[in-house]
Amino acid sequence: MARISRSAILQDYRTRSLLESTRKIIAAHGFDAVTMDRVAEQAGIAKGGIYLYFRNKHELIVSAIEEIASEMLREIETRVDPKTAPWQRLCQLVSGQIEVMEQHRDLLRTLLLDRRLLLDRARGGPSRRLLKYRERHELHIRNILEEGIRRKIFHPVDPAPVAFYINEMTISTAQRRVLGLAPSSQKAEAQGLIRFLALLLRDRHNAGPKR
Amino acid sequence: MARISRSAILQDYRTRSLLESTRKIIAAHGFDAVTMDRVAEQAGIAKGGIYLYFRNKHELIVSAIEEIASEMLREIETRVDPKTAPWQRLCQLVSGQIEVMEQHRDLLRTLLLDRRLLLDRARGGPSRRLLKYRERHELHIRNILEEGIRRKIFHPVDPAPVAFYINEMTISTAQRRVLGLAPSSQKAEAQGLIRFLALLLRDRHNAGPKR
Amino acid sequence: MARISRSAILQDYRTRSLLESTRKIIAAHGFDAVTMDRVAEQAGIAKGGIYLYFRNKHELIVSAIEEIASEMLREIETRVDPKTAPWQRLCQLVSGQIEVMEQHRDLLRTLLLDRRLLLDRARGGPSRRLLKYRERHELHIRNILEEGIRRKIFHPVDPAPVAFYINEMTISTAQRRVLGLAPSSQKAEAQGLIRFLALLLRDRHNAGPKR
Amino acid sequence: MARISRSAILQDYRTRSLLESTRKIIAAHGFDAVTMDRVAEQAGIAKGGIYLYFRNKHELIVSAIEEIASEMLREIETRVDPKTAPWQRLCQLVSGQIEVMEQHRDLLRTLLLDRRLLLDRARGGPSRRLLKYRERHELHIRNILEEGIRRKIFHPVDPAPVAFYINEMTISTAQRRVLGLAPSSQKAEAQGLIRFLALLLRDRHNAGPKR
DNA sequence: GATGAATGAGTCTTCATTCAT
DNA sequence: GATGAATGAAGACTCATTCAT
Repeated sequence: MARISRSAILQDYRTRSLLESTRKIIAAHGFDAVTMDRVAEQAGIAKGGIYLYFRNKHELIVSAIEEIASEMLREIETRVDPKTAPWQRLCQLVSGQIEVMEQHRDLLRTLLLDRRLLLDRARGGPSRRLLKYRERHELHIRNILEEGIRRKIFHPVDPAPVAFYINEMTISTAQRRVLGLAPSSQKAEAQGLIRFLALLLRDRHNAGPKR
Repeated sequence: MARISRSAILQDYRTRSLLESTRKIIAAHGFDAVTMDRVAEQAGIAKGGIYLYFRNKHELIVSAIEEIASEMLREIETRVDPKTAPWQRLCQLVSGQIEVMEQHRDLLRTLLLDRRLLLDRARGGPSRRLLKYRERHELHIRNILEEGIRRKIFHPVDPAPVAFYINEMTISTAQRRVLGLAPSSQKAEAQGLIRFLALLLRDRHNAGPKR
Repeated sequence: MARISRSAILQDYRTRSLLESTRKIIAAHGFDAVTMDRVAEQAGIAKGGIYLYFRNKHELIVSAIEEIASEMLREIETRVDPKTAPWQRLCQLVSGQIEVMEQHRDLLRTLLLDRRLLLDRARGGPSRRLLKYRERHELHIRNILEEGIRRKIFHPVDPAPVAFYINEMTISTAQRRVLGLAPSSQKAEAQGLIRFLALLLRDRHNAGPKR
Repeated sequence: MARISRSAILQDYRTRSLLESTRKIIAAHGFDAVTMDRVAEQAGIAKGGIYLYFRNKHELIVSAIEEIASEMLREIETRVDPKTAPWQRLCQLVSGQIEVMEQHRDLLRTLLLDRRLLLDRARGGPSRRLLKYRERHELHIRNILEEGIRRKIFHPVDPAPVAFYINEMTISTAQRRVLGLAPSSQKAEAQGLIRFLALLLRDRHNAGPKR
């Protein structure tokens, strides 16, 4: 059993190493720079060896992105304290998302500029996997909205589209930063977005930042 | 003069034909499917002939995109009646944008999923050309906002970031449609977005669709 | 007749212009940089027009080289005073050749590094035309040698091979200069070569430069 | 070890095969006939395979030439018996050089007519590698000259330029042969050159061939 | 005569995937 | 299981020559 376990650990290590290398290349030079040669070299594995862990290049890339998406979502959710009120949670979520995206700015730059994986023409549908993360995040926002509305803390907006818009605006904000087109600091941008949401969801008179 | 004119017309025809072919390929199969061979074939021209009209593949693609971007902007602006009030104009702009983007859905699918041209690492900067269109459109929104605020029709929001958000939400809405992920009809989506904007900019009590 | 003459002048002008442009390109960038497009542009003639004056690219290049070869030979011969003694004439010839080659250093660099025209595989033999110039020059040297030998001014060497060697050494000297590999000044190099020839042809005791 | 050794042998075989194929093409049709396709076909390898052994076409060609240059130099030096007197050694060197160049006549034809590799405009300087061989050979001649002069066997000439001239004359002799322009047999040509050198370096009275 | 648009064969190079060892 | 050499299809770009105008 020890032997099995050892080989399992090795498997795991190799897999992680490949995914990590793939992400590094994507972050540094974009998807098209991901060649099996480069990944293998970065990961210290023989080129042919990649195929022992991933069916093909596409699987490798999708897995690499999926893993980081999952991790980023986890990081964001960590920043939300479920014991606080809906508005606070929303603020934590939005600024957390901006922060986390900023932390992975190099990778995000590619991911936001090159969303081809979301469509995945031709292929059966492994791309839908990536959409799940977006949906889960949107649902999180929506739950907060619904609670806020139920508890009369938020104005009674339609939660589904508003959740969608909030997410999109947050992503757009991060994208602008990551492209170097943002007019102000990360903190200021997050504050601006939150102020915008306050206008929308809360009383106009106490619309200022309440975080 | 007839001769000059005839050859000029031919030149023009070839150029249009190449740009059109390029766009068709982009729309159908994405940027990476644009090969000089394919474009030439589509345009009914010899491969080498493309280089009589465009310096290289990159120029061809940027020109093709630039032309359609310019045209779409023009189409959108046509739908805005400058003699109407700011809120009406904003509504016309937003739903016009969604409509026009919908009309070019195939091309837009690629354009929204593959924004690499916006960054264009390495190259001197011809990519910045494409950002101009976005900026011009955002400015249009901003002008409407400013007039509305000045005339006390809109709540006093900060026009620059709000213009940015409005544009981004509109684009996100169109993108969701174009990917086939939209939950409702184009008209309903536009209405939803407009209602959202009404919440933000206008009195809560008459926030309904006013178009 | 005026009209015929005028067109003849134009013909001549165009031809010269084309040959000159061709040489400029060869001098600056080598034979492979000679494209019909570039030549036409340099000469201010339409590309197709070249074919009115030269059968094809090869003819153009050979003619351009032939003309300059002829001119250089003429220039060299100008520097030789037929009224002087054989040794003086030989000195004038050798240093004249080095000087003239130096004057056309850019063109010579290509010509000496890229002698493919001399072989002209495949083609019937238009290349032999270029060899004529070399032969004529060698004959000039040989005539001087023969006179010097007849008049007991030179040691009795076999004039044919020695003429060949003298020419080759002179060319080698010029080539080394043109490649930037020469250890000393043009004048010093010429003197060195002449001293070498003096050793060979004249009494060892008065072997110094006598020019 | 068997495995390592076997693959190493294969590697070596492939490399040699590629270099040999390259040389064959150069010899038969000149540098410009060297296309990766042709080399691959000649070597019985897939086109892409070449890039496993050489970074690019230029490297392939330079390596092919370098190898043969090195080998020719070795062959020439083999023919020189270091235990003999300077004059004998010089004779062996010169006629050995002519012989060896004659043996590789087809390749030499291209190499002598197309010396572009020696300049290699644009590139960083890998071309200088090829000049080393020429320098080494010249130095060999020079050493013989110096010894002969020191031992009063040769007239006291300046060894550096004379070594240069001797080498150039030998090359010119070989070139003339290889182009089919030589007036007599290889042996006679070598004898002629040696006689010429005797005139220069030795007493005029016993200037005949002494080999 | 003159033009220059059009052709299309030819070239180097990259890279996902396979498979013998 | 692991390796990495080998494959071969694909793609951007060049340029001599032709020919309709």
